[in-house]
Amino acid sequence: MVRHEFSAENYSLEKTLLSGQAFRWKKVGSKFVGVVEGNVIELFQTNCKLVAVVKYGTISKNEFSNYLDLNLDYPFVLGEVSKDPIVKSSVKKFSGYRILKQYPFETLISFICSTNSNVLRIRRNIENLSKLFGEKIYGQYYKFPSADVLASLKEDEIMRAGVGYRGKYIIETSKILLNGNLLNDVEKFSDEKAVEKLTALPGVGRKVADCVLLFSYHRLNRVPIDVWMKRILVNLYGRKNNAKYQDLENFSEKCFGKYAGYAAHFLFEDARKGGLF
DNA sequence: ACCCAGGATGCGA
DNA sequence: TCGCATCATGGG
Repeated sequence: MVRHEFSAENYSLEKTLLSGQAFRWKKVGSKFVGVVEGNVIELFQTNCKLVAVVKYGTISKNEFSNYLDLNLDYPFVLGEVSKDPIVKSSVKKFSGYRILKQYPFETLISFICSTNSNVLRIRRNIENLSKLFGEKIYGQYYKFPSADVLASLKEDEIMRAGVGYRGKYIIETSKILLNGNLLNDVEKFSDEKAVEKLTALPGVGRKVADCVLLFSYHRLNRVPIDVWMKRILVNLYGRKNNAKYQDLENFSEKCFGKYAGYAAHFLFEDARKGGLF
């Protein structure tokens, strides 16, 4: 069993892994266990060290460091987003939260599942999809199914995962992704073009597209506008209640800057925990 | 029985 | 293009 060690300051595994950007990490005692692209990984920290024990798979130190985004100059990011006074106070409460660089396909399907749902249920959906249609790799852990497999399912089959009406979107989106290389191509698209291409997929609107860009493609400037973010922008930043998604997104990027995605998440956490209003 | 959950889609005006 | 009903499902 390979063991990777990293030095990392101000990295909260709890805030990062259980925050609703990733859905396959579980807290087991003081450790976290998750499936990352077919690897089963146990993760914990001691002092300023992060320790990853690869229980199954061949993920390299570099690859996993990339997943955790350990090369980011986090203090600098916090400084940048803290230029906004409201964000600054949220940062104080939720410092340690990081945005991961997750694998696009699983992230995309996860956020298709997220619509009109909740984090607990999304976790169950992803777990069920893996157990029902993914490969068993280690103990009770299953790989997330490939687009190939999901595309081959019938609607009543995929519904057994409890994904509800989103099942048909998952199947259709998987089918489309089998033709061409969209998820690779997104890497080199501009934000606008990426949003255009992603929202062309069934079950993917602007919010889901922005989540995928932020949590998978590391476009840290993107701000997914959900009900909470809209509430924040209307109540604390003077936006109109009937403002359009595009306007709110543009405003957020302008207001919060290059790392608006981070800024938004700190506000989001604060608002959800009842700290903002 | 009713409402909401990190929305998206399809409809009619 | 704008406002709304609808979508499947589990939890409070």
